[in-house]
Amino acid sequence: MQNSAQPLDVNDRLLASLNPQQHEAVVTLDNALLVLSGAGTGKTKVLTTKIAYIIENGYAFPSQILAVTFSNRAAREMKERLLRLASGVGDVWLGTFHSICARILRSHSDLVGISGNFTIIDVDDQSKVVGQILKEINLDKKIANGVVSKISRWKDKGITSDDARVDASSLEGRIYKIYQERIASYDSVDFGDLLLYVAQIFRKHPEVLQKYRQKFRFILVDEYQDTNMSQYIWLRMLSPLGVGLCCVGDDDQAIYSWRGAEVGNILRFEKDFQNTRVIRLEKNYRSVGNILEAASSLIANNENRLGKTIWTDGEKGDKVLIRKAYNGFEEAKIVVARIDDLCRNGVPYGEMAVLVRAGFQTREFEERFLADGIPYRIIGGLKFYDRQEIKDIIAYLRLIYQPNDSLAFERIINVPRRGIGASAVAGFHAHARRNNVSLFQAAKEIAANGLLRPVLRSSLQDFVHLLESLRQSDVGPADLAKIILDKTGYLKQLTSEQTIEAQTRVENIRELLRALEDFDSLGEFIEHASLVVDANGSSPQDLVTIMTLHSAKGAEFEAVFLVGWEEGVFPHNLSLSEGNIEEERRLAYVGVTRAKKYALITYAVNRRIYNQWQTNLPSRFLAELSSRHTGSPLHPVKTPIKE
DNA sequence: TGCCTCTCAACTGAA
DNA sequence: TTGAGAGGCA
Repeated sequence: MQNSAQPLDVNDRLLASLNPQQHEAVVTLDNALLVLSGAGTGKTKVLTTKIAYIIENGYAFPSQILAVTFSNRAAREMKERLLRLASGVGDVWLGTFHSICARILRSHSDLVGISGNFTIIDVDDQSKVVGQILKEINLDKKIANGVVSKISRWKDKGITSDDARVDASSLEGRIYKIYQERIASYDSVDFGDLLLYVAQIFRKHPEVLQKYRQKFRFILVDEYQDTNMSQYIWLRMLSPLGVGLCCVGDDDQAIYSWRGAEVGNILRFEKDFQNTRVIRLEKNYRSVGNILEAASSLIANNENRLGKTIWTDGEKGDKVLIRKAYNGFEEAKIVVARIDDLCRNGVPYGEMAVLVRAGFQTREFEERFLADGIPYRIIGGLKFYDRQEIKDIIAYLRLIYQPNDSLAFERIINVPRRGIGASAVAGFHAHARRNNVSLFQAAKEIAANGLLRPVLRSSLQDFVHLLESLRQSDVGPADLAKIILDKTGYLKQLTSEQTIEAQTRVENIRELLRALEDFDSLGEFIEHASLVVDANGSSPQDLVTIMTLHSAKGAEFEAVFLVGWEEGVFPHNLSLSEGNIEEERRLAYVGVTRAKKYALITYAVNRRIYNQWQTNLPSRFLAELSSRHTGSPLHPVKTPIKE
């Protein structure tokens, strides 16, 4: 029997299908390596092959490799592909920045004064906390979202609330401080904190940092162009010299400046680390010539770029189609007609995607698809874990897991209705503040000795007893949820409603219960729910995908429908007023380059936004696509439009 | 005091 | 179209 574990054989197998640049990127291990990887040039292949190469050749154990991505989807895909390439890859630290940081923070949370079972709060909760604070100082809650994003921007830059760069006399600066103390008292952290706390631990406890530096022999970073300052600081601490560091990115696909990403990080790479290698991947394996060149002509209008020319030696293929619609309704019909067309030509639904600029645009397509019987799925939009009933149940679980989680308490204290309204909750707040205890503790104390109306008092006591008994019990997360649904009457109330909406909610809850079965501990589940927002994983079914351009990054389809290319919609008004047209253009570039063979761009002359009809000009990006590669109105869809 | 209904304003992108 | 807040009723 031949021993296939011989290094040479292994490398033959791993490296055989790589082009020279990819090959070089995989085997370069000593330098700080930047791989500038254009759309569709095989960067995931490089990353996964590199990890397999390191493992199979014994340069490091799997557990000594850290691979960071931005989205859960990217992490999942990498994991799947890795499993096919090498064994033992389960021990690789592979995940999003946030999940990796959560993992590190769990082990060292005492060093920053929070408990090991801290909860991770989302933007919603952040707004609630800031809203509370605003109310306390008699200001309008309406500005809460603005303050939250200001605080988040500070965090993205690595600026903590006591940093000198925060103007402590400004409103936002003051709120930042209070906010930070408040959520710490809830044993909660927000997304930004995950990075900040870990950086803080690394800074103040060199021995901990040293441990991780030694541990991670190789660090691979996906989508480096979208790292923010805080992530950059974190990375530099782990790999100060860049030895064993490999960052992959494409400045033309930087689309997250709004959440603090700094393209500067990728542009500065060569200066940051000595002995840097930069490898460009420019050969595209995804799209046909016309699509690629149309995309290139578009992105060439950006001035701020490193500059890359992606090319293909494949066929020229179809041109990019551009169609004008009278309104959004007709636009959806055009897309459906084209879907039918392609379907007849053997393109499966699963290989088609409608890419929208903003979430609200999905509705029109959803309705049309339902009416015309086109099977579809929506990615993004209202996420599973964002649904009211799911958040309610999770809030119960959070409160069981972490009694200090006052946000969870407030969410469910009167859900389902148990007669404990706003004024009672205000009383809890006052008591909690006075005695420096959590809301739950305050409620418990008030139930025990407060002057409450008997009805209120007994329902409050029931609530407290239920939660305390559940905290003592040792049943699994799924059973815990079942008990809650039963004892609180939550499910009963829903089923008695007899509406379609309530019916879907019940189904969602069933789905949640099913998901809960996969977890042994409550903590594990809660972390999953806060970090992995998209519960709808890769579905094997044959469905047309509807999603935003942002979530499309990294995906690819035979056919892509780029809709709503109008001034104000795309480029979006808010981006225009921010003067961020180049980022919108990169978003368009990302969109076009998702298509392997077919791309259709549509725009509507009239569009109803909320209740008003407005007339928009065609997007400027349409004129920027080279006409040699587009089949604008001359090239209509052959199929008659369905009525 | 809590709950229900009506009115009015908002609304990019995501871990 | 939806969600939050105000105001009126039980």
